[in-house]
Amino acid sequence: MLDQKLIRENPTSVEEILSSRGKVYNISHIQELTLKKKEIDTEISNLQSESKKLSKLIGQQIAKFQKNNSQELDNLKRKGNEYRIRISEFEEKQRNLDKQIHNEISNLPNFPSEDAPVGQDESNNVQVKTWGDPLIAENLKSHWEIGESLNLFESIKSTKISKSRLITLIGNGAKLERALINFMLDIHTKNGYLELMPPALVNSLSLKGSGQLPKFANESFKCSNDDLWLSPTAEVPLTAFHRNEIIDPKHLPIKYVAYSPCFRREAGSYGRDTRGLIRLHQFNKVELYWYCDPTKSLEAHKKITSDAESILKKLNLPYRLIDICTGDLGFSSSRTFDLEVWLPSSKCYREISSCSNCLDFQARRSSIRTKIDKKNTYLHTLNGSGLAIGRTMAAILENGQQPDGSVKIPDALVPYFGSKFLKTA
RNA sequence: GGAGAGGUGGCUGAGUGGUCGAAAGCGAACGACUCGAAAUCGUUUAAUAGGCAACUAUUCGUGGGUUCGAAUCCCACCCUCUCCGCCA
Repeated sequence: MLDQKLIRENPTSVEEILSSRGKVYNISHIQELTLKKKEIDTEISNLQSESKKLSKLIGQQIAKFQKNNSQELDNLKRKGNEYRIRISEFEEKQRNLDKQIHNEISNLPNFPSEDAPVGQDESNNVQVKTWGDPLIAENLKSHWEIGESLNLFESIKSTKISKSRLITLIGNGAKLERALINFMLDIHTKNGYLELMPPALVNSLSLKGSGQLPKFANESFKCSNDDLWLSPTAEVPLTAFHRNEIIDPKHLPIKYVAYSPCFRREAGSYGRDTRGLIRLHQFNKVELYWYCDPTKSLEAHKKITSDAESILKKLNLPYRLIDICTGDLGFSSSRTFDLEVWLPSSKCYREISSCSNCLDFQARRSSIRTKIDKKNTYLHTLNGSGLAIGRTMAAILENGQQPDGSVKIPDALVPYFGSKFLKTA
């Protein structure tokens, strides 16, 4: 959420900054509403002040004369009643305005960082660096072909259980998933992250707090009988964990790592990535999350990204780092570095982690603050996948495939998986 | 799911219509005493909002309502605890 005061006082610069996302934003309407609301706020405060004085007077009179029915008292009470009516009229206006303002502001995305490359869409994203040598060869199998021949996962039967885009991991496939989760959690906790295992069901306040609602209701699965949704990413519960808190600056930065299943409707992606592990309604992810001092989030962003990168390096998976351009930034993010892993079968890099600095956007939505010079200040939040498990498995299968049909397990993962090669059972 | 109890300031805990933003205790800060510390004594100590110099308003789980006036009364909801039932 953007700062109301900024919108009220400097709407043109707000519009200008937002427009770098490649869309036109008209703030003037919200500005009008906030100005009107401010007038009403002071009006109400004045009326309340007078009405309070009057009530006090009435109380004193009653105490003094030990009676509460006299002509004079009746007059005072009648006057108080008038105050009450007027105040409640203003309060109704205030409520309506508040609701409108809130609705409109919650639909505005975060300010893109000045450092983010300017551009319309993903074609303007900037490749910052690559790591490792991409495997290029003929006759490479896709990970779903490998998965089938080694019997690692299954999607046809899974439609019986639920529907398409949901898979069942089998045998070594399930074991590899488990190994990856443990591997990543171990590395991150050794690096100073505190592990959380949050609920996968989250309420709508939590989704609003991190920016998934109100705009993206269509992207998540909703439970019909309760105000609960299947969390699309651990970023949601991790943001909500400290909602409405003022965090002592000496505790910052707070660094969490959380494994969680993630659920996404993938509306509008029919026909894309229909096979394999790339795009599923349910997938596992290890997520990194920072609450940090607002003056330090730039460094934190680099750190969280390199923490995510460290997993790819340890697994020896070639990847590249992409600086997301202003037009391609997610709703809550001001700057995002994507890590894309090399998938040899499709001869391209695919997103496996997204590391974002949300500045105070989520903190304001969720009211999470810290003290700076004794003043309450919204802190900054950052999130990054460290990593998406299913896509990591896909990358391991494709990059580790051997001529004899087996798959080499990255050395660092062997202690977790239990053997050096993945073969037919 | 049934029956009951309860949600008050950093914490414990009073307060059931009127100078209550809230007693008391603990904790914390400062001062005195002390070579220093402990103990003791004294003073101070909620948050938020407003172009915020000590002014005004709001806040006693949340949202409504009654009243001139609500922590206190009424309604709805949320949460916690105990017992029973059910279940991993």
